Amino acid sequence: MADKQRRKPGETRDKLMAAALSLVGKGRHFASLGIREVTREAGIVPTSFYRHFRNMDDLGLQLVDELGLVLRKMMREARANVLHADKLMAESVAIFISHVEANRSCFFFMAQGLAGESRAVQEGIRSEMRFFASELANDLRRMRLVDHLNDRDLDMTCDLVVRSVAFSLTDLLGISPDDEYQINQVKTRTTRFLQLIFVGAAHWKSVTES
Amino acid sequence: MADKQRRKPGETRDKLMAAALSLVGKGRHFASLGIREVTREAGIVPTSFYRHFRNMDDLGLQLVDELGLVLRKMMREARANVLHADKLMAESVAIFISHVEANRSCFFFMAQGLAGESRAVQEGIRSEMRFFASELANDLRRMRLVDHLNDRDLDMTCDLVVRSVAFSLTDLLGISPDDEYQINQVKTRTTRFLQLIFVGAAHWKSVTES
DNA sequence: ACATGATGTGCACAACTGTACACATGGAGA
DNA sequence: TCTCCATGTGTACAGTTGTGCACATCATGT
Repeated sequence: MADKQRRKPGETRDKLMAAALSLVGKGRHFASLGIREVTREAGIVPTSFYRHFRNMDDLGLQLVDELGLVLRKMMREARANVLHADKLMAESVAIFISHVEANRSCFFFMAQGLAGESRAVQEGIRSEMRFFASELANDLRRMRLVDHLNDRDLDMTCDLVVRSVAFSLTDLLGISPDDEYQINQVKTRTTRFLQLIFVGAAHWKSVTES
Repeated sequence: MADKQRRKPGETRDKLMAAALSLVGKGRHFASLGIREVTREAGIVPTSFYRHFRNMDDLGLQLVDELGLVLRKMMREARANVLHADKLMAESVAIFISHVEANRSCFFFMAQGLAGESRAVQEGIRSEMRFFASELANDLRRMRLVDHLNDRDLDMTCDLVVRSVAFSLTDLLGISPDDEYQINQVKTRTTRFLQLIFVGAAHWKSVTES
């Protein structure tokens, strides 16, 4: 008899977020979703929406947090699995791509939110990216691969890296998740981008200060 | 007496496109616009919309063409005004920024469309960017500044350049159009990105082939 | 055991949406 | 001159939307 009852606290809340994400994953844009549509997808009555969120923007903000978790998980995996410095970039890109495929809807939401209509969501995603870039900078500093760069230049480099990868995201989301060929295409291109950037970083000072 | 009559062919069509662009410029997302909303903004009766467009996606596609014109105009101006190779990037970025400020709504639409919900619009914008990158590659070849790069690597470099600038677009659109300080911030950062990329390009072969 | 508060439901309603249809009007080609 | 056609208007309607309100149901702390 404990079947249709409330199972856990926050369960329907999660169902609502998952529903929104699912619709986004099916190609809809988050900005065009309505409360009724989301609740319908979640199998919930519309008015119940307000028990958890004040409006759609609010739900969007919570989704940004969820995205943050995914990104952190990805970062942890990258730190654990990227061992040899020579294949560092190719491996990182591979991990990124596999996480995108595993959380497609979430990254859809991220790509959309970057130019979305809610300023708050936009700033949230941007802030996640900044955090990611600064963590990357820390890792690189720790690995002592870029000792010749001062902090500001290293931050700039990492910023550019994160942006390039984020842009590849839109490539990735534009192609079918099982088109291995095209995915590999994106992978090698993104890797080359990163290599080009780090070649630039390696010679940076020599050009601007010598 | 020729006042309320039809002035020119395609006039209301332009009014509709301008109205959609204006709404987008005010922070709305294109995907969330409705036919009635756009016609209202244009001062047109809703049913008249169908005389010019089959639906909203159709209007979006026409907007991509308009965006194409703006980009080409920008390219022409850059070609005419970027004279000294040493300030090449700073000047190009400046021209880009001034065009963004002059056509804010249009670039809003572009940024949104990159992860928009119409696959066709998405592909259209992407194609404009590819065109832009290839033109850039041609110019660089003509200026003989990158003779050591083969065609494929030059294309990649230009691709990365265009992407980086496009990403800066989202920075730019996120700040007030008269916040000179922040605009300058974006400008110098973008310029440095490009410099970093070209430093990388300058040393590219030596790393991958030597 | 019982009151309480958090959560989910059903119903209602006014506002808005896309779109179909019949009609008005003016310009261009015969 | 007259006729046709592209363009714009007004009315209409069924479906959808956001959201307020009263009620049902449980989980928990006393």
